Amino acid sequence: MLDDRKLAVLRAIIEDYVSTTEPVGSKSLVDRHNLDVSPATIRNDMAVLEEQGYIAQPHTSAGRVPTDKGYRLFVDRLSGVKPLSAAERRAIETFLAGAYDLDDVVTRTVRLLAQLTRQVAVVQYPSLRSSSVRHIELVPIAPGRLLLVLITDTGRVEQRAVELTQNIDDESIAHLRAVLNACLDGRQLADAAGVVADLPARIAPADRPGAAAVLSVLLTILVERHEEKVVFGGAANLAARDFSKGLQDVLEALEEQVVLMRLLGESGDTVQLTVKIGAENPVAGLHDASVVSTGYGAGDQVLAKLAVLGPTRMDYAGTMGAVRAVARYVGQILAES
Amino acid sequence: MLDDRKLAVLRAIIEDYVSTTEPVGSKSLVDRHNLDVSPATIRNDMAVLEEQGYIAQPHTSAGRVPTDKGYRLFVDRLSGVKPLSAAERRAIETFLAGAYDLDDVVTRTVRLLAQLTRQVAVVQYPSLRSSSVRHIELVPIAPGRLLLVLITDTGRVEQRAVELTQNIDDESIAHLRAVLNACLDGRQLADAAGVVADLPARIAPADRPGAAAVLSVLLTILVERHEEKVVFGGAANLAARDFSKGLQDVLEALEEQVVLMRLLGESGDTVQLTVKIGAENPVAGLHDASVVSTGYGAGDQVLAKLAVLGPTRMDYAGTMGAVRAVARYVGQILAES
DNA sequence: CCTGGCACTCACTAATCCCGAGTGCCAATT
DNA sequence: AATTGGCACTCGGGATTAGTGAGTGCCAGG
Repeated sequence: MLDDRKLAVLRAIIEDYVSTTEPVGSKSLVDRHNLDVSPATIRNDMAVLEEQGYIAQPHTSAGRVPTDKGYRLFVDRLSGVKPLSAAERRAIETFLAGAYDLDDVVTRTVRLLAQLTRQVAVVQYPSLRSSSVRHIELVPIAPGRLLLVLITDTGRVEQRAVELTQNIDDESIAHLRAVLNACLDGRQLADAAGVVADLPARIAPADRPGAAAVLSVLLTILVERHEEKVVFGGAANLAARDFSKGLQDVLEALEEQVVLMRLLGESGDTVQLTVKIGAENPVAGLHDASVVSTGYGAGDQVLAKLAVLGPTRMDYAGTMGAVRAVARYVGQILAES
Repeated sequence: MLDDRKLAVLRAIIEDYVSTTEPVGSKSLVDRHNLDVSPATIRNDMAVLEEQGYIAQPHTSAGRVPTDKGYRLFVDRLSGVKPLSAAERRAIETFLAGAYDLDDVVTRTVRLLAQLTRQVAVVQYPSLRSSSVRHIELVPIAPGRLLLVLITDTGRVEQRAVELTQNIDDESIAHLRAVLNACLDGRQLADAAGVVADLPARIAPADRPGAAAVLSVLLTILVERHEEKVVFGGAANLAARDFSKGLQDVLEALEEQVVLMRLLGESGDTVQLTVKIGAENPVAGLHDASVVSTGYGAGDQVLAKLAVLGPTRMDYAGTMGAVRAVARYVGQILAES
């Protein structure tokens, strides 16, 4: 029903439209790509493609424009993933290697992706879920106030202030710290949360009230879904390409953490690339946008996701290449540190 | 040279222009504000104001528009700072009180300011400069790799990975940790940096090579100007108001840390409000924008700055009110924690 | 199944027109 | 000297019109 030539025509239409932003007609198609048939033939093919919903015309007597369905087919069957050039790969490597911090890794990744694709990049912080407790530190910072610091084996540090109703002396703090580390060190965060409940028994009765405050805060950190932190960058690229209509909608959507989470949530928990096109996106206001996302992490384990967002009319092959490459490198960096 | 009525006219022009975005003419001025004179009189006044450079006309036979100089005069002499409503103040308070983290405070402040003013908010992280060392922690996270964690008395936590060329055993680490804390605890960061140089002498010769790596990283943290971290939010508000022309320029500028720093740098090191109007801004591409900035911190001490950026045609009184109020509340929060 | 031919459509641009808000200036008034 | 009403003039912007050309659909013949 869709023979090879029709597919070729669809591909050609998409390529031209992506690069010119203008509806493409049968004539220009024929001579830009070397299809060895006449425009009239192409017109027939186009009529079929339109009937099937792969392309559409903005007005009668204008060229054709790909539909979401057209892009979908293109991504699924016609387009590969374009590998990055050696220069680009080197750039990624050196840029990411300079990071000294988890924060820094994430920030740099966003910039990198945005720059590479000239679109909007979205990156989620690596999840704490599967990391384990390396060390817990308690530091008095004011009377009746402690700072609880949790260090994980992935090098991530979580901090939280603890308000005490009554003062605890240094000795008790030391004791509490010792107990915490003895019992929780090396445990997965999820497991650790379970163990916390048993701890009061191991603490001197006199200290229990104070300890309770600390433990409850600790529990918050352990349980909290910290993977909910998401950052984005490259908004300026939106303005450059004319996202004419819904620029404001898109910007608004991007500033909502919840929306970003939902976008990334669409991507499966794998290192596979996922592409959501136009109306496939869960978020209204992003119906003119496509999102290329993937999981990343150390090795096979998916710790978080990242994505690139752009107009449906985007260079899918290139974007997918960049997303995949960056995800891999970031994974590598995370595995090392 | 500028009598009271002329000033009143200028004020009226600015008010009308800010609210309508359209050049304002003598007729509409007279009946919207109750100036008890005829349009012709106003026209004479406007001619004078124009001659002096406070207003301009986009084309012959159009109404007048304020110039940067006009806004300047308005801000300096005609406009007060509009206090927030009780509801707004309550909103600020509750919203900021929920923060549990320095990161969180900053993030929330940005959102708050952006929402309150419907413009772009820029907030700098509080400086570490004047805080002091509370605790230093060394945690092995992999062979040949340590995590160095610095906790300050303001509750801020800095972390950095340390690469070791050779392994250090746990005992040496404990020793090093003890030395670090003994010598640096309680010191201002700046002082601490000086002390670090003396530390090798206090460390067992065998451990010195490993310690050197740790110390050099520590020095970086102490010296680094961490106040250079700046975040912004509310970009969607830019698109809403028609920043017609240079939206892309503005977005690009906002995504450059350096630019943000320069913007904030213009503000003096005080809790005074600073207003930069149009071309007064140091950054090209922001010549259609105005920036209202101020320092904030615990008490009188200025730890960092924050700002709101919008079109020159902004509601200065309201924006200034919001900036001042938010800065105060944030200061309060910081002082408490 | 492909192709050339042909009539038709319609978005977009340029040219033109028209209106009215707004101006500057001047002479008369207070 | 300041204010005012009157008046001619300007000119941006919306509305209208006309022209152009890329593009289409369809058909009859190869």
